[in-house]
Amino acid sequence: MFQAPRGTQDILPEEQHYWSFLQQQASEVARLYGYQRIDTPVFEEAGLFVRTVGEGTDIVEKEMYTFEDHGGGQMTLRPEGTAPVCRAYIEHGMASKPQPVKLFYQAPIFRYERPQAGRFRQHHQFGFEAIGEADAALDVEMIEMAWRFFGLLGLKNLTLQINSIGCQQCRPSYLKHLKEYYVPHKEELCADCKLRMDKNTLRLLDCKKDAGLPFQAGAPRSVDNLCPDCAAHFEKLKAGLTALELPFGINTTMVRGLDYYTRTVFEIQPEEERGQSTIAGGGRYDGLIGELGGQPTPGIGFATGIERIILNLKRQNIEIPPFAKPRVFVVWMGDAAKEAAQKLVTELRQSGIVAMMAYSARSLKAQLRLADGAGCRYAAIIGGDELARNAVMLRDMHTAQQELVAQDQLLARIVLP
RNA sequence: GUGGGUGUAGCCGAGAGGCCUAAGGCGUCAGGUUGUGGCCCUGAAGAUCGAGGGUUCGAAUCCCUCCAUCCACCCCA
Repeated sequence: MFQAPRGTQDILPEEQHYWSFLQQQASEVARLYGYQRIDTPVFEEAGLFVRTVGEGTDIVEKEMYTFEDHGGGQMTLRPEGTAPVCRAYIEHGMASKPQPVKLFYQAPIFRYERPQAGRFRQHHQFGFEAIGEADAALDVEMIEMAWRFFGLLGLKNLTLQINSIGCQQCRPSYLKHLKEYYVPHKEELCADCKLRMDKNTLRLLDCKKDAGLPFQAGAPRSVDNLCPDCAAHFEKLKAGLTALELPFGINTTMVRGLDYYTRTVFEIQPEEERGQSTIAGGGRYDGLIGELGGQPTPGIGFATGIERIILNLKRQNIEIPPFAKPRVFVVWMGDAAKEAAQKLVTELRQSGIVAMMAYSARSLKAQLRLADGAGCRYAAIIGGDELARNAVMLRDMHTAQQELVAQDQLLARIVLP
């Protein structure tokens, strides 16, 4: 038997109302804040991600689905959404549009990871990117937008954490400083951290394994080593969030797993922290467009995992609007009535009424059971008598009242609630 | 990639080497007289007991490998 590949899943009909609801809400948020939809290919040249996400990162090192196509090119299934959007921004000359250019997407994301609850090899993200504006007011708006989105969905007990990890100017000296701090403690660090010292110094900060070590608390913090511009930016961000009364926490050990981030980084997660809990994460990437060969252009964005949102909606027992039920089930008895029934459902559908019928012969009882099971408001029964009079016996499934209705009157009778 | 738990019909789940030609519930289908649903009753279909190998006279039950899933780590959405 074939199974869906590890870490992937079918989105069954019973789940679709969640997806549909989230798409609507995301589109509404995008509309309110002026974001336009963009769709980029499912795969890109591998180099796009290696260059931007960073060679030392887990994503590039061990999680990318990379393959060689028939032309010999190295292609990678999109492991994150920001780099492709930035590639498109450059490729289509969006720098000549009014800035910032605000784009959003819904896209499948592929990472070769070990699956767990809330973590898959193929998952889906909504992402929002605003490119071409460096002011912290945009950072504030973006974080507020993310917060608003979850509020619209009805998710409660979320926490917002922010941090600033500096820019191309101040980061190198900070990293040097950080490394110098850890060198004397090298032997006490875990095996991973010994490697991180050279390859990914920032990550030393949020190592869970070494979190308890006494010298960790005294490690130099990026927020204390910002250049004047970055420091000012961070102050404006905090002031802006405070002015909007967004309850944020500063997490000085939060770094992100992608190299392109600068200055502002943030994450939103449920208070009751379990395993894979982060539902949104993002930050500023002022060097990314330049890294890809465009004119130096600032940008900021975040992405949110759709499967994790649904997981949390379920955990919090939040009701999602179900799809509309069919309006009417046309019940028939006998071949002549069957023909009339098929004609009738066709006409009803042409008028926008959701109508259904049985295709093969079933007892009246069985057909009514089907109507009930499907949640139909009405059953329209056509037997010999009704057929002879061009009528149907219209049964209200809620009240169990029924009356004879001419077939040409049926639409008018059931169209209203 | 590391460590641990789990895997019985579409779903939930009993079952702990021979009483298993595998219980029960949900769901599906058909009936409960002649044209009427939701409750109730009856019946039917549906399982190579995750896959493959092994131990044994005998395996759903024990062992091994693989696959999947869940939890923790790692990382992230």
